[in-house]
Amino acid sequence: MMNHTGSQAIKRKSLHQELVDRLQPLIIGGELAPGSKVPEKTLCTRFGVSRTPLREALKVLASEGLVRLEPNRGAWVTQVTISEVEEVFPVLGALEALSGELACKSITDAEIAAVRGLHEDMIRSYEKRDLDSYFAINQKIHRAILLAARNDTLTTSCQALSLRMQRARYLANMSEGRWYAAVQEHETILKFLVERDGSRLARTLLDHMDAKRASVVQWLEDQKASTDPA
Amino acid sequence: MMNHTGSQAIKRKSLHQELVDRLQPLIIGGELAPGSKVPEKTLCTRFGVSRTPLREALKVLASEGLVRLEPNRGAWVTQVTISEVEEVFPVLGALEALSGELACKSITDAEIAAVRGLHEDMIRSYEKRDLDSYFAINQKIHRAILLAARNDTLTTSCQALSLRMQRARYLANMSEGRWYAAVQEHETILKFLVERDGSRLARTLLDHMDAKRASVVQWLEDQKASTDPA
DNA sequence: GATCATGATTTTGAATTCAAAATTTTATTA
DNA sequence: TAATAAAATTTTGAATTCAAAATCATGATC
Repeated sequence: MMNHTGSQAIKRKSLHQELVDRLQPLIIGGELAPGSKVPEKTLCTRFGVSRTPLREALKVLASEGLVRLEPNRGAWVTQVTISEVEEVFPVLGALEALSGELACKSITDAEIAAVRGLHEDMIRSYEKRDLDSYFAINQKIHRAILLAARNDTLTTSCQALSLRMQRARYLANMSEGRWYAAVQEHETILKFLVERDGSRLARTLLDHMDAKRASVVQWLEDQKASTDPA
Repeated sequence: MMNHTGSQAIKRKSLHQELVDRLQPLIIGGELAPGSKVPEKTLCTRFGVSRTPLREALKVLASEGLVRLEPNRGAWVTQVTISEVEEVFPVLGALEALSGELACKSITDAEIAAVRGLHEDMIRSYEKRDLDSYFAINQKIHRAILLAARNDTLTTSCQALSLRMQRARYLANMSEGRWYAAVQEHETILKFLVERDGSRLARTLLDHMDAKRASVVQWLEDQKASTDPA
């Protein structure tokens, strides 16, 4: 009998899983606007599926916190609120800190080299003030460290929370000062990773997350102040 | 217009959510045996629902890691494997440590008194060697600290992972020595909580989780050794 | 003109249906 | 008898259907 557990195996994804994967970027990217209603009918037409698998996907997205289900009123794209940000970042910080800790124990030289490469790319994006590219590479770096931790549970938990925050980070225009500081923090992250200094890397990632939290909260508050009284 | 966000609000749960809540204990309690197939038809009859909401519930349970969906082959109750335990406990440890840290900042005297009450009940269960009751109260203590942390995201993440491990903990018969040690650890946990010493409480919870991990792994290895060659 | 009631329409939740895939049973052959 | 092939049955995935709930539109009332 053939072994289908290897990476070669063709994975027929079920329709609902496919939909989860397709809807996530729509929500993250803001095409499905925060606070808006999930247009069930439109999405069914768009993806050429019936309501059954779409609704299954929405249940999963709800358990991930990307949508909220209101009984008899449908699904709504969740808002990124200040209180949510204040909640999620500390958790994300603890998890990223752990990922740094574990990564230092098992990361290979090749993987460190890859992170260094990404880091250099990110610096170039920073110098060009290309925020989109900067964010994308930033994500890749965090993910690379996460994968080096060799803990699927950690990866899944982190990714789920990270997704929820990515919307905010995409929207949030970093201040010049914060952006510079973030780049400096990443220099430190790379340094400790190269030295395989788990506890210092953990500490740095924790602080990094807390700074991100503060920055996103600041942005949301400014946002609120400028739209609220208008 | 009436405000329905208060605790008085009658929450009509949707059928699929009701099913998630009903199926979880069946899986945790082992009524749906690890590794066995989820009997879709039987459960539909038992709960008097059609396959649609049941299948929606299974998708959610799959995203929580309690069941695994095999395309065209149905849903299977996941096994608690050694490698999974080795993965989940460190993550749970980091999260519980954070919960301890945060709880110390905002826990009230009344809440501390409640934890003390639970702690004393747990000691009595220990003295009677009533494992079921001990586990139940143990869970309540960890949950009380979690709730005192005032972070819903943390609560949700912790609960999800904790659920996956509860099966193992229910099955795992603690050794007398480990049980005594666990009780001692809980004395320390209570002490630091009373003192509101966040960082020491965090450290203790982390160690506590690591000891639990080791104990559960030990039990699973013994289990494997005794059934494997048979 | 604003508020409320009434009926039409749409949307939602969940049961049912149906085709495709997997499994089991029966039949066939070496 | 054991191994294989073919047919029957069951199970699964997803579309469709249908009743209940919510929303919208219309008209009546003050």
